[in-house]
Amino acid sequence: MRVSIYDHHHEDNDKAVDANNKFEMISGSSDAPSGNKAITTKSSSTGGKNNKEGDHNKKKHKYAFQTRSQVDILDDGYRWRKYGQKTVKNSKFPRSYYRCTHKGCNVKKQIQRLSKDEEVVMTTYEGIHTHSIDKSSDDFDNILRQMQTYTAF
DNA sequence: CGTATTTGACCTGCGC
DNA sequence: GCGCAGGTCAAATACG
Repeated sequence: MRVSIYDHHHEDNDKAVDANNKFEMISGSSDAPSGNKAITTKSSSTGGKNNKEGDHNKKKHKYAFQTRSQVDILDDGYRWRKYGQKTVKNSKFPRSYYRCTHKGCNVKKQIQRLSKDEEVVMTTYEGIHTHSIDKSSDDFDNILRQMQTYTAF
């Protein structure tokens, strides 16, 4: 469903994002890495090889943005695979959980529409992409790419 | 047929 | 210890 904001027939602005969008950085302090599988009978074998990078003590890359858009799907040029959708108690709109479909790219994205302003969607990124963007010639992508450099410190 | 999306089940942490 | 809230996975389905 690779539909992008520009792909969608918006009615207001040419670009879904206007100068009114603001982004704020959220430093992830507490984290709940429930790497444990949900259903039992899974981690029976001695699969201790799954011990990849365990810098649990390092700062978590978490960036949140608030974008004024009519659509929830903010395509930043990467490929996202939705893996969950839950309703939050503070919002009357469900929250969508996305994950980068790239190999080794465990970047997570979280999209939630604010109940206060249904036209504002909060996008929360977690992690850093280990691959380059394939897309181009995208106004939105441009903005998002700059944003990445901003937070890539 | 392969990949992405949907939806329900299930797990973890926190509060009481 | 149980319930609530939030988060994730996995099987089935839809779509190209």
